[in-house]
Amino acid sequence: MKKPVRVRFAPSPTGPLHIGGVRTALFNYLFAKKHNGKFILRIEDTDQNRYVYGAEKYIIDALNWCNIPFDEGPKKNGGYGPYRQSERKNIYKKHIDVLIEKGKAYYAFDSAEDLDLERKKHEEKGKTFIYNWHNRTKGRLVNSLVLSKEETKKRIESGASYVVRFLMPEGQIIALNDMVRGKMSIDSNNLDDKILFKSDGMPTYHLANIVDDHLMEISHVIRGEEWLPSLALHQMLYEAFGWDIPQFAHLPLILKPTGKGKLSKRDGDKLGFPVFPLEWKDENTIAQGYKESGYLSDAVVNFLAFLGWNPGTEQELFSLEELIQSFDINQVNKSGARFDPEKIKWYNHHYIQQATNAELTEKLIAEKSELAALDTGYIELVVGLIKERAQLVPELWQLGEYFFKAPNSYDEKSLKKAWKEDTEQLLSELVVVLENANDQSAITLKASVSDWIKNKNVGFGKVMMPLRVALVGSLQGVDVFDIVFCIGKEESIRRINTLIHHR
RNA sequence: GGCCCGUUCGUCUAUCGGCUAGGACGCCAGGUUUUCAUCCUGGUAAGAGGGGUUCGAUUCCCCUACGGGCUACCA
Repeated sequence: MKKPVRVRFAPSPTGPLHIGGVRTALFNYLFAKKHNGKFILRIEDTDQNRYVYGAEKYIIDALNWCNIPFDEGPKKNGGYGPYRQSERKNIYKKHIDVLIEKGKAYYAFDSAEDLDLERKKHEEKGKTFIYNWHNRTKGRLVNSLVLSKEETKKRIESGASYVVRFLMPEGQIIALNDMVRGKMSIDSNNLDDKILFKSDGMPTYHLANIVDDHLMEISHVIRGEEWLPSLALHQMLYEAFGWDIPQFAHLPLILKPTGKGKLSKRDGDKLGFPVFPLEWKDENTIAQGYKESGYLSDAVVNFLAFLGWNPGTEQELFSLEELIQSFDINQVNKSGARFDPEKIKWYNHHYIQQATNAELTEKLIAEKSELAALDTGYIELVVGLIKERAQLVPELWQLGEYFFKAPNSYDEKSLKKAWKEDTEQLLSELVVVLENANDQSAITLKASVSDWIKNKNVGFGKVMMPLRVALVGSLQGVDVFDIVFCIGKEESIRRINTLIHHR
């Protein structure tokens, strides 16, 4: 009987959730849903210094926007709570005591300054300071391994500052397994006696993580590759406690579009694309969000799913439901993936075409408050005409401005191309034609004008190009007769006359 | 520096020893739209280098190079 699938996404509330974090959450979600399991959100707030107010709410909002809600988490108890590590302090204390009792961990009294100094000295000699078997009992370091039981007890009772370190075994080859990378092995001699319990009474990530994953019965740990170096330690911890080890999968990192290193917050500012799902504001920064920039969550999710994974077929467009069906952790790539802002735009263009005019109009109005005063039905009509040329939601407005107001200037190049000697005469006649035209639809309008042009025996362009410039201000935009139909004959004629007078 | 992971078109990737190396984004060209964009068609472009193993290596092994991560009383 296989254990039920339970996975967790465990971010630290140190700021807005990065797009890479969203990808990790997404893969956890897909894996959980694929296997009828539970997706758990755990807030890892063991570092009080880095705690940022509002970050937890942001994380939850971001997950909800992406349509990947968690099954258990803060305010959503599934019987494994609390889901904030700061509320589980007593649990960690109990477990660290067990480890000390078992002789798997020990007290250390070295100050942070002493250790820094030690590190510096080693560095000067071109060596690396590692707190482990080769120096923990060699005299320079002060811990319960070298101190007598009584002395240790006395120090602790007198209120001396201490941490608890893991007693990393010496000379062991640790065999590791990862669902995406396969088998690996690590020599324990290279590992250090990691601090598990800090002097402020809080556990470090390593302890809290293992204890919680065990207690919450996490079956699969799916996390970023930055945790791969900690895998050996974590496995040793499970063994020290005598617990079953979950399955691990380390996801490849998301890299900068160009240059070196992993994608960071700054890249977005520099290259002009968001690196956060939602906008984030605090006293000194404002970070762009995908939502506010006009991306649809389906597009973001589809794009993110393909960063480090693919189904092995040639299909690239996937709904969330299809992603769940097709997702396979064994198909996850090993190497880091560069973030491509162009491709996510392409996805967005696709999903804009899929969305209904009403949905798009709603999003547009949400971002552009001045549109709320206008007739929604008219905006929907315009959105329907304009959407095939929009990559981002706000472009629905920018590319269709001429549906709402007359051009206030004319593009010189367009004017030069469109305006010929007989243009003024033709436009004057066109005004008359339009006055009498059948404006039941764009098609009837077109028929009326086409007939006149044919009878006149002039080129279509001679009329259509200046007409377009009059309506739009440049040689751009949707079908001319769609524009005439939408803004109406009267407004069209007004714009034509404005252009004639402008000349 | 040490430890670990990785390496196919510019980018995301397919290939699980038989390859004329496939798709997508981007780019270029043509067509449609008497505009622009969309759309359609076509094109461009790749298995880091060197050794093995094998009848045969992009695929397996080793070395080198390069890239990435970690190396905190941060996660």
